[in-house]
Amino acid sequence: MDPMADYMLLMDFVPVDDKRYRYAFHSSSWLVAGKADPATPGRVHYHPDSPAKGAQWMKQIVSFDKLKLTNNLLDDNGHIILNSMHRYQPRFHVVYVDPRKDSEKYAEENFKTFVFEETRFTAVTAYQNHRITQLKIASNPFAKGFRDCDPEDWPRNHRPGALPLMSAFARSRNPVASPTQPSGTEK
Amino acid sequence: MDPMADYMLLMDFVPVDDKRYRYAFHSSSWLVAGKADPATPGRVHYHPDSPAKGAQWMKQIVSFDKLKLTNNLLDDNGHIILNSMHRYQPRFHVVYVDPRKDSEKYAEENFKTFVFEETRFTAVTAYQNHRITQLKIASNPFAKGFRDCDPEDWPRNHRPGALPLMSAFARSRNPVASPTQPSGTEK
DNA sequence: GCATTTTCACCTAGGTGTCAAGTT
DNA sequence: AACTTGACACCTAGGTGAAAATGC
Repeated sequence: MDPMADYMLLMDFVPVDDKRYRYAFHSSSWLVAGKADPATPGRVHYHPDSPAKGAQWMKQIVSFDKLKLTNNLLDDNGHIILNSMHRYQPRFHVVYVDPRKDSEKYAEENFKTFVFEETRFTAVTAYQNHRITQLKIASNPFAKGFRDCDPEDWPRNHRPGALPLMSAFARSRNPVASPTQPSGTEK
Repeated sequence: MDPMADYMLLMDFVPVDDKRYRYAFHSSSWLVAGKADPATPGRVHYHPDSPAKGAQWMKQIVSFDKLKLTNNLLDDNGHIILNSMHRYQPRFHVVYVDPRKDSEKYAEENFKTFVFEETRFTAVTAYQNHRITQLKIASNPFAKGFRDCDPEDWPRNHRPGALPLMSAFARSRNPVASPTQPSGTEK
């Protein structure tokens, strides 16, 4: 980034495919369950600090912890609307705020999109995999009430706050992000 | 404001005089109690939305509810440091962000200061006037635990949230703003 | 039968005045 | 004697998963 230039940072979510899924408990895996439900164009979440200078963005870690998901098609809070039981790819966009008069003309060249495929997930209104539930209980401070053992007893790197991705997708009251591949090791 | 120009909004607090005060309970008034304690230059509080376009500032009410006061001279949180039992005048400044290269040269003409004398107050670490305490208990939602009657029973215009000034000066752990003239009708 | 919503106890985080204890 | 601090109970506000209720 140019420290002196203005940038907007934003995220959006695009469908990974045109399918609807269901979770097979016996095999602990997601199965295709038909064609995707119709969806509206999809909202965009601007990082609340936008626009800001490059220097400001680079000064510290950028967190999208104000981003919230919902399955409510009539949502009035500007949350990102997703379809439950569908797969999504989060995208991260950096937009250069062009100071030139006819900046609209250069819109195509003034942004860059970053996609991290490992962040793909299936939207849910309730966790389908019990190990995810346990992971959240062990790692999310707000779920301490459900812990029955010390979180320090968890395997390495599972300290509270060590899950920026899941935390960033904290539900706005459904749906919530659920890792796409639980890797099928659970009952 | 020019809707397209950038502005910084900030507040600071200047001593009203060079005196130290004490509260006389019997007369319910502030009395001079000597010369002011020495003080460091004094901090400035930038509105966290700064800088922003004139259009943005004018779009809605601007609230300085993140501004906090402290009497801790070693404060490390960027709070405004005040001396307890001293009188202060809050000031509001609007600074035009000059896009010209040698903007420093025009610093003197690029800001405007607003002073509302009715906002003068005496800094305290605890309320000196019992009626102020009762007013806070009746009007501040966080003090509901101390209410012993319905806040609706209070005289007109004393609904919760109807006290933007006092709320804006919510303590960061002392001191707190105390109206300078309780008008001497108590006790 | 499965998915979703609602309600709930239990948390985090932090803003209140009170009161006892400390400081000057 | 006057002022300040710290522990405290009591709030607001809102994020958790569990379980019950509801929907489809």
